[in-house]
Amino acid sequence: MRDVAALAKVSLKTVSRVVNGESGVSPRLAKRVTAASERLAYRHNLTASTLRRNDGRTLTIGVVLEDVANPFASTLHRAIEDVAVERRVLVLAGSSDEDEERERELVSAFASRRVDGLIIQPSSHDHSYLVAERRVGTAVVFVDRPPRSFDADAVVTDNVAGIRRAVRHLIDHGHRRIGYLGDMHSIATAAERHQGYVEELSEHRIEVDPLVVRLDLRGIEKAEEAALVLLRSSEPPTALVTGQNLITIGAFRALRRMELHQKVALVGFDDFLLADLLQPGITVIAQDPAAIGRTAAGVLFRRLDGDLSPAQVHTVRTRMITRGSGEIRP
Amino acid sequence: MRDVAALAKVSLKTVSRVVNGESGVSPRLAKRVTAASERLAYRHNLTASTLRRNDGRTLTIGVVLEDVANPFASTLHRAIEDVAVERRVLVLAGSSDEDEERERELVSAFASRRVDGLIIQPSSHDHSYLVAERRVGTAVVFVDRPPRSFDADAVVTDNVAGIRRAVRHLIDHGHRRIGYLGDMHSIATAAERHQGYVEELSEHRIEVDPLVVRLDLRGIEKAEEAALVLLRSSEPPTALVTGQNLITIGAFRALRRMELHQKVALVGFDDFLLADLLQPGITVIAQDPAAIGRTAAGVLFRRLDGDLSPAQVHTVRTRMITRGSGEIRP
DNA sequence: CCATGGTCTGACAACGTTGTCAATAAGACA
DNA sequence: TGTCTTATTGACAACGTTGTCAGACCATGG
Repeated sequence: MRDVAALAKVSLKTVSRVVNGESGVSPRLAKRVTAASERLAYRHNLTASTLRRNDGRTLTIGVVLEDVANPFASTLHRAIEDVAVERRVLVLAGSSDEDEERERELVSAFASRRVDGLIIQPSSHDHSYLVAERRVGTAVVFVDRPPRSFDADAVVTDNVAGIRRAVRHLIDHGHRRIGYLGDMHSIATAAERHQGYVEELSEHRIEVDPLVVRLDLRGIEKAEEAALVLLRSSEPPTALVTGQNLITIGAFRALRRMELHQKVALVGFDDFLLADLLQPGITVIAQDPAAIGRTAAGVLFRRLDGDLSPAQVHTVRTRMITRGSGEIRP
Repeated sequence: MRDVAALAKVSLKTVSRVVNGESGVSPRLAKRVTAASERLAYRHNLTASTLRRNDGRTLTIGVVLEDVANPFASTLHRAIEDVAVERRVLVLAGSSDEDEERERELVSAFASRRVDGLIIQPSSHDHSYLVAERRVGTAVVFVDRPPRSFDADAVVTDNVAGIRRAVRHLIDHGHRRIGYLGDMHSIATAAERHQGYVEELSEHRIEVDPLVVRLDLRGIEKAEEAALVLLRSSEPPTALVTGQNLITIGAFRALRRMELHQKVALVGFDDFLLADLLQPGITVIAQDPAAIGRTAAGVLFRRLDGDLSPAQVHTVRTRMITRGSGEIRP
């Protein structure tokens, strides 16, 4: 910037004004300055600018995801980016791998770089460590799961309603013995989904039989094994509800292995690529990660714009996509 | 930092020394400083630190991907992150959507924030605009596709060898009339893959019949239509090679629609989730985006560590995964 | 006792910007 | 013509850090 000022024969401050598009610079000088900065290939240093500015905004936000490569997370990421782009804000992203410590390390690394806001898909069970961040003006929004021991905005899927919808759909198709395969119960969303299953059955006065419920399943293999156990039991379910992506795939594999995929109904929570190309197509309760991301980014920027209203939990609806597997009758 | 110094009754510089773990501070003072910074919840400001430091490193790199939500790109992203994490480097990621201008905007936004390095999955056809970045010491590595009009490291898949392998596999299974469905020919990788198809056929003295080749296909629908045209022609191919993910899916849909999925062979380039669950499972030439990302990040950091050797194109091998669709005989 | 060398410590400037405020020039008005 | 505005412009300090260098202190050895 000093070089540009020298070349254009103006003061530093004038260059600064031109670079920031401030008014009150004569067109003649402005032209000289732009010419000079072009000639020197001058690049504005946003970090130095942020340091000096009063608002201290870095035009950068940090996003902590479970894994940036996971389809749900990366769709979220993209949606956040799309909102951020309009404000010339860039996104720092990191993967926590469901590890509390890693989550805190990422937040700390983001904080060192003075991000304006944080969007967190939480792994940890205690978010009180974030009070320090918020005190210095960093906005915080949670996605996918609500925070614990910390009051902040959150954008989550309506898990209970989604699973209830799935169960109702199966009941409407004549099923009474409906199995449930769920993820780690320690994960808030997994617990909610299981709860939805219990609630809907109860409402229809169908007893919840623990023999057809398997929880704490992690990954395709575990789910496949668990499904096989259920299907081979003396009183197998006529339909399965699965609480997560990989579990759905595992369950489907089990059905295929036992040649039951055209006989036992299956409704999965969370859509996945190619679910429509399997035989039968998999009926799912689709979440809307893009909507979650958009909403979260929207809330974040509203906070940064000074919105001081009480923190709120925003719920994003699910959508049932019928493709065949959920419409099989007993 | 000033407050910490005041509370610990030491100078600014001593606090700086403790924060940076520099040697030469008596344990007594160091303890006082850590206690003070803890009490005040002090957070080191990395941007200010970068500004002052001699090396000017921000411990941040920028990654331009086609779309952070695309599975190939997000796997790449994750692999880069994993390498960066070990150096306490954070990753800024952005989506170019194959738009040259957007790519340049992202690079410019990264440059304003003084990233130490850039990893670019290129969309544009002229990368000479990057000379300015490199002059100020920013390392640049390309992934997936090589740069144009700019000399820099690149990490790419061995497209030609991969497709040749696919074609050879089909020939080995008795096919002579092999169709090809490819992506936009303007994309370097797509052109290479098509070239691989031509080369391998020529080597086996099989004439390339333009009637069974369709290029410039974008997306599942277009691919499906194109495949239908080929399959309905008077002399349909007995096998198909597809040059990209979505095209493979489109082709499979077409085969299914015509009930030919157990009769016409299919080998796709690029693996995709669930390819194993379709019937038949889809034989693919799998790329290794994680290896590409790891390699690219490795090269980038080596450059940042001062490696001045000539720029190089690193090739990452493909792997054929046989699942059934490619082993159908005519 | 003094010179020597090593270990700690802090004062100060500087990194690349922008906020503040004062100075200058140019036009408007009586 | 002189005074008052208004529009431009620049000097300077400051943002939160770290590099440089000099000073204070202590123990050692002659």
